Amino acid sequence: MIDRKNSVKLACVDGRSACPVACSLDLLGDKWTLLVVRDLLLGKTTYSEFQKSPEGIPTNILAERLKRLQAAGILEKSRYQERPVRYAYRLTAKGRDLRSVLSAMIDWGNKYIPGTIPREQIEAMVPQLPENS
Amino acid sequence: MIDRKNSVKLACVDGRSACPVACSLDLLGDKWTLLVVRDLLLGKTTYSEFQKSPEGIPTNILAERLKRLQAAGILEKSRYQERPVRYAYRLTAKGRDLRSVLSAMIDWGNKYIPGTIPREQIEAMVPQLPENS
DNA sequence: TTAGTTGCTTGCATATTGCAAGTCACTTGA
DNA sequence: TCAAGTGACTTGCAATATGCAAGCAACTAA
Repeated sequence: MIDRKNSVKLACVDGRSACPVACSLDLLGDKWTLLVVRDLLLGKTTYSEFQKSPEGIPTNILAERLKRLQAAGILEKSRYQERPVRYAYRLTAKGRDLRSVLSAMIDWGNKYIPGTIPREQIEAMVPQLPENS
Repeated sequence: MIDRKNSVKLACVDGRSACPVACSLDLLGDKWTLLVVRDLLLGKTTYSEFQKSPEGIPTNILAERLKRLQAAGILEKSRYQERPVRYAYRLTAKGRDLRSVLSAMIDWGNKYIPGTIPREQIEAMVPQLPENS
């Protein structure tokens, strides 16, 4: 007996379809996940820095998102200090490559949502983003 | 008596902050909205066509999203036929400009989510997308 | 010794999703 | 003419996710 479901779509583990947009949204499609990625791209690395962002992410959601992003290989968690223990979160290459998505959102937001802070001002805050890599 | 709240941030009506990413996510940050935009970019125009997409969007959510996107000026609704009434949804310039966001997601998905259908195959389905405008 | 910081977890109310079914105005086929 | 669709939704309700407040453990600094 052949399992049709498995033979028809193996793509995008547990995704809704094999569409790269749908699969990306399965992971990133909510109000908070990409904001965490944004903060990481801006050079923030600690839990408390993410909390301090102006959007005010609830702490339970932040904790859950960090776990999910780590499980998805988008970021890595490391202790950067024992006594007292302190953790740093950093993007992997997979996470850094989301920059193009965020970049497109910045341009779209700047063009169509009045009052959003312009890309140049954002780039001025970034450690070493401007270069294309 | 001065209202500090209003004087400090007028940006991004009702948004969580003035960040273009946060403001974009206020509108687009969920699992379904960008899939509807994707379908529109692929040339789909009717309610039932959106429903037929492989992700299987629930009808109540589809109806709600279409209203929100229309209210946000991302798409326009028009009757293309009286008796029986039939509606067509089409992207505005604002909506079409989301192509760059979707495009970045396609590239990211293709690169990091195995089994997602490749951009060339998607472009082959599109009416007149390939050109840069 | 007391207060403060970091990185969380827990509880609970509210909001959003997802599924199924129903509705209304038609059209099409028998 | 009458039953069975079809397109575009709406409604009800259970399941899941979000948002807020509080709590907590392990430290540090005063």
